[in-house]
Amino acid sequence: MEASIDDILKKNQLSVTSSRKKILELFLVNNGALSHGDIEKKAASKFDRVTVYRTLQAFLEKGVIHNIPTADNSIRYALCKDDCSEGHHHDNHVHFICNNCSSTICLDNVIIPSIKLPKGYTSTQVEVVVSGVCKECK
Amino acid sequence: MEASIDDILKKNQLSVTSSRKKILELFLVNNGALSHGDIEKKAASKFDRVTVYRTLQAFLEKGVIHNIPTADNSIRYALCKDDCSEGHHHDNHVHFICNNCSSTICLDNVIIPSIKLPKGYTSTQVEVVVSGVCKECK
DNA sequence: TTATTTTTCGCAACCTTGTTGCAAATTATT
DNA sequence: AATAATTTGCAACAAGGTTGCGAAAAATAA
Repeated sequence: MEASIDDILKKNQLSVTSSRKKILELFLVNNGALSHGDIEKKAASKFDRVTVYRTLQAFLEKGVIHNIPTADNSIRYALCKDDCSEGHHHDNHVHFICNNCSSTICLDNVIIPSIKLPKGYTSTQVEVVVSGVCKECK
Repeated sequence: MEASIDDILKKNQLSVTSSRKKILELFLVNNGALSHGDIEKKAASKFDRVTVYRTLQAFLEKGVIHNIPTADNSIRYALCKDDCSEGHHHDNHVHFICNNCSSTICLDNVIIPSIKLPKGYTSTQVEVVVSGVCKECK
């Protein structure tokens, strides 16, 4: 397990440091989305606040994580699937936010139906955020 | 025109003040979404920053405006259509963000297709944010 | 392995964004 | 016009996020 974390970092041209390993591990263990606050709570005792910000930014730039738009505009990040990395995020997946436990989940298998826009509009990306009750809380 | 602004405020049980009139007017003139920053830039010389916040909050509570989730998590507000007001926003419309001019538009006429969630998930709200190029910029 | 270069970290300081309490001013009500 | 109820602006604060820079840690070269 240790090795695979290092590999992910190297594959994305990120130098391997203890803070990056730790934060990446948090994403792998917690298989939902994390807010900056979540990460700070779980790892901030070990790292500076600024380091967490910079690490997330580096992960974003390299396509390791992506951010999720939420109705309350709190920023959340989630791991990208493998095909995310090469510059162009495929990003066309559904995000689900549970109103009860407020966990955020990427539903990669849910297909987004095509949306018919009015004349003159061109779409390059579609973000769908569904809120409701997740299967753990039902 | 002046009269109609007053009417909208009264209809929504908001006392008519100069700041509310001015901010509501901004939304009416600018028929897209506005961020708090936009409003501050356009009206802050006249009003205190806090007043803008409280006005937007009041508008939100009364259902005059609603907020829009964006990919970069900047908060944007847009006027609600008439059927928004009664507590339950209908909210099921598509928001479009132009990558070029970065204006945000409510596409009220675009129908959101129903999305099939995995077993165990219940949906109460679906937000769709499409980004691309708007008809002005194409 | 050691030396050198490059990158990252942590600290402090700062900026932006948003909130709260309270007295003064403005609206609504009578 | 007088009173009651809201709203405003100020100041002060809190949270969230950024920047510069020397110290520390990684990566690279020798």
